[in-house]
Amino acid sequence: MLDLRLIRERPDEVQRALADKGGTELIPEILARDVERRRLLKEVEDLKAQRNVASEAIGRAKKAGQDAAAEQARMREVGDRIKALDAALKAIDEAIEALLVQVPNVPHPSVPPGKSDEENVEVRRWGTPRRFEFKPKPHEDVGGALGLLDMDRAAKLAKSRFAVMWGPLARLERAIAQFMLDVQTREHGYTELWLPHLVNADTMLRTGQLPKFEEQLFKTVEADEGRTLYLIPTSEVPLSALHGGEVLPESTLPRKYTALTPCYRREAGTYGKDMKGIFRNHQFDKVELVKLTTPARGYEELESMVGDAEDVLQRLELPYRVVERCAGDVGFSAAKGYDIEVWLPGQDRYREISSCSSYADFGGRRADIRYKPEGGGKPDFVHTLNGSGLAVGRTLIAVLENCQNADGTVSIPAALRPYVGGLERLASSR
RNA sequence: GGAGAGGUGGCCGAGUCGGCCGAAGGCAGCCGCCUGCUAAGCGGUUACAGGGCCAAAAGCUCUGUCCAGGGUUCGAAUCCCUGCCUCUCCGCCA
Repeated sequence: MLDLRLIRERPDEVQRALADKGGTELIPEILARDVERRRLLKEVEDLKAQRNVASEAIGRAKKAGQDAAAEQARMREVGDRIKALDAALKAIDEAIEALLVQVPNVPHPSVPPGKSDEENVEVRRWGTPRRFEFKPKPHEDVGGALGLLDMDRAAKLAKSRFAVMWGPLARLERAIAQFMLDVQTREHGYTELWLPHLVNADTMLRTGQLPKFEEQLFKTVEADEGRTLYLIPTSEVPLSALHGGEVLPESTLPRKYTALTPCYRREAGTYGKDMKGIFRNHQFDKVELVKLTTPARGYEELESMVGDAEDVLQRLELPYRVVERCAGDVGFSAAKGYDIEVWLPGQDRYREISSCSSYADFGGRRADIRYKPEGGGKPDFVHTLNGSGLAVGRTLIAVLENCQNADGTVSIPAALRPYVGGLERLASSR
């Protein structure tokens, strides 16, 4: 959520910054409502001040044994008026809020211009895609041929876009997750958290998932008809709402959190897209990275977060490239962001495996997370950042495709072997 | 699931039969003073949000905030209702 004051004081600047992202049409209406709101606020506050003075006088009069009935009657009318104005004010506040949450974040000045992902800018490449002496297969074929990736039974158990993994493949999935957590906690200083996988509507609102992305969420019905809980689409949700409503001492920043959770997504509107295998499933594991930091360090923390994610791929020796998203593709809440795309020989192209974004103060304001500056002074909103470090399922895909052998087996990257009991290759177990 | 108790400022804790309570007192923090050092002592000070005045900052002023949302009342931290959360006891249970 943008700062209303920013829109009020520098509307032209905001409009210009949002040229590629949209939402500019909302600005004039917000401004109009804001003027109306302040007019109402002034009126009702003046009445309240009047009432406070009068009530005090009534109290004194009564104590002195005098009659104050006339004044009380007058104040009863003022009270009714206040009640009506308060209701009007509440309505207008809600209207402004509803508009404000539709306005996307303004991109950082360094973000390249552009409307769509076609105008994203490649920043660097790492590693060289391997040259195969045979035609590399897509991961669903590699895993399927080994009898380890079982999409049919998953569909029977649930529906399409779910997976069952057998034996060593299941273990490899677990190994990759453990490996990533170890890298992020031991090497990069993130604190690991274990989190709820179901969260309430308030948490979804704080993190901007609701109301905008409701159709992407699985929601549950509680037995006692209690409040609706939603399955998290990423652990970014509980992780970034964790400190909602808090004021953190600056000395404790930056906070660096990581968590391994399953992610549940409806994938509505993606029919026919990436239907094969586990590339785009309703359930997948992800190791998430979240940082809370001061505005001053916000953008250097973004760079280092990208590095933290890249490190995992380097240790696994998987080729990738880093792409900076242009203004039109940077995402609703983000001010700046990078995608890391891993090379998938089965698809013969780079595909997203991590996305790292800075929300600047946009997310902090919406979630209401502030910090208390070291030398005193007013609390200010933190910068929030998040990134995948990495998506486990997609990493598994990358291993299956990049490390496949002519005989159908898959060599397990050296870094993962300690996590699979020294196993060197995936072979058919049936 | 049953029965009770409770949610006050950074923390502890007081708030009489509703009125001068943004809230006593203590602790902690900050600024001075004092003091060979330390400790103690003395004085002052320390919440957040929003609005108005002001070119702006400073400053002044108003409104709101004692878990949240409603209600009663001229007036609510104090009374009533609902929700959320915490604690104790019993039962059940992975």
